[in-house]
Amino acid sequence: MMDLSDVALFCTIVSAGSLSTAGRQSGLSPMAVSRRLAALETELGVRLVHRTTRSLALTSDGETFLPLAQAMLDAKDAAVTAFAERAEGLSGVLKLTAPNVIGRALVVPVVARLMAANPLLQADVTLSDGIIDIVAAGIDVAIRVAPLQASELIAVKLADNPRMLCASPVYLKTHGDPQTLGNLDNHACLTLHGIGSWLFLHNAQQIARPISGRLSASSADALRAACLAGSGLALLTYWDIVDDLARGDLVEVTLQDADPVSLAIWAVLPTRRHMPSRVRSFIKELRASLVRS
Amino acid sequence: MMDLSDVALFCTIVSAGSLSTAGRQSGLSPMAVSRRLAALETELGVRLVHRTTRSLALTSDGETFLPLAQAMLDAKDAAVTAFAERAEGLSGVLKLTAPNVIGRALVVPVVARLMAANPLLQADVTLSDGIIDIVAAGIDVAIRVAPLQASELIAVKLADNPRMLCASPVYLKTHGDPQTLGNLDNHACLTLHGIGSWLFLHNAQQIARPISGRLSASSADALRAACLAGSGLALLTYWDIVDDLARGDLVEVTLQDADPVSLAIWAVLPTRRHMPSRVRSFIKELRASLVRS
DNA sequence: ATCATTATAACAATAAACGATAAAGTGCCT
DNA sequence: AGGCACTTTATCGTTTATTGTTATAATGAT
Repeated sequence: MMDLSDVALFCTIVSAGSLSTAGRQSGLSPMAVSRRLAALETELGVRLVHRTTRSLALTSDGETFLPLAQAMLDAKDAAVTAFAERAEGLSGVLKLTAPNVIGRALVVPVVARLMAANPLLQADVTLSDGIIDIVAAGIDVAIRVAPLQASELIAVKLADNPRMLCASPVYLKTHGDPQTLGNLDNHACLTLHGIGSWLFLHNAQQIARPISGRLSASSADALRAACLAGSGLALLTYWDIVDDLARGDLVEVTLQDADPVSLAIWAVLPTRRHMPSRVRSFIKELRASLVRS
Repeated sequence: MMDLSDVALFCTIVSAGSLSTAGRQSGLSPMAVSRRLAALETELGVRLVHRTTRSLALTSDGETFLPLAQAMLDAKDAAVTAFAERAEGLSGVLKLTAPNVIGRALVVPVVARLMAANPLLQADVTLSDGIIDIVAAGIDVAIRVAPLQASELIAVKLADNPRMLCASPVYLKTHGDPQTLGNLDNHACLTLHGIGSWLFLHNAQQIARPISGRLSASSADALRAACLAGSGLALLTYWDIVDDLARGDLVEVTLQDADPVSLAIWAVLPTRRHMPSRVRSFIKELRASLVRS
């Protein structure tokens, strides 16, 4: 059918710019290179490179074939490295970035588990709430709560991350449970700097409920701390507070007439041909740990 | 190196469940099948199938290799069909879905152009503002303005789609230009049903400006019509009104102290191994037509 | 237990690949 | 313009690998 060594040779020919040098790089005689290329061309039924004795030029067919050839070789490399990684675990450096809170609570434990299971795996974790150019930083995968900004990236949804109205039990005991959107005015609402309203789903329609409170903070982390301290109601995402909910340090407050608008957790990937298996395993593990219990 | 015919043979062996039947299907002698499989196994250095004389069983290595083998064959098929499609154009049925307004204004023209250039190409366009299960519907690509809901999908950002405050020239002549967020109260703001506020970026922070007006509508299309008719200010997305802006039927209204929060246009794809080239071409064309002029 | 079927080992026949030599062609330099 | 250095490829003889045939061990069903 088709020999991948011919395809690989085609790629080296293109990068070398000459059949002979490609042969020298691959340890083949110029004759052999010429024959292999001719075989590949008859196999495909098209002429891939227009060659004179002194210059090589990709034909338009060759141009279309080159990325496909590289995809084929990538698939093959993925296959052979899969076995090496099966034998001795994942390897390489897993470079990822995540928001502070979710990173600490969710991502780092998953990374730790993965590293324990794969002695050859290294990791490079950047926790940041800012937006990072993951292509420029050479990042394998970014975990995001907001959808991605930059183009030429790919986003995969990992799990829902519903926003929840929550408060500490102590606060609710002293101030009572809010029942409706209207009640919110009688409560201490903790907001992010510059956020003047909370988004709710009310009668299947999205509304922005204006919110005012005495305490506002610059990060979700600070907001959560204030909420734990009983300073009032906060609108936080589920995965930020899942541990607090489990311990009973925070409880969810549900309103009769509205639900907070939901968010989601995303994995943002650079558009590479094939994602390394360490990334694939990481996403799989993270997904598994995100099964809402 | 590695022969793809061996890889293909491995797949047929797995589906056939026997070396001999795989040989009969492929027109090879049982001996040849046995040898090729052995060659592939020594090539990979692992045993792919555990075989007795009467039964075959995939080893765990075989299980890991099978999807990779199919990926390799997919890559090869994509390569060979690429030439056929280069010769006689794209083929197959391009199934896509898009929101009503953007679909009419942007997507359908691109589809039409693609079909004119590719006589063998068929298309199946579903314009809908609702959320469609693109996997169940067998859709190749969905164009969305809001980020995707379902998991197990992949999103690619095509272009920014900034929201713009706009109005008809006649309206602005009679009512004047609003200069700041505060001015908005003196203007007729056209809103979607259930939307009580507009999101702005004010001092680098996102705020929800409460909005009230005498006219609200259920769709962006209706809102646009009202805006064209001079009924007031509307917050519409750039690609919904790009033609109106070009003709001068609508003009953008910029505020000194705030900018509307931007949206984006996304292509949502089912997580297939390889996207068909008709989809790749469509996305490329659509991206090209989305270069904001 | 027997039989039919299967996987594979051994060996011969065949086909394909390879290397060396040679020839033709092209760009560069003088 | 012409020679030179280098490259591509054709030819042919040899080597290598692959295929087919026959045969053998093994396994599940009857």
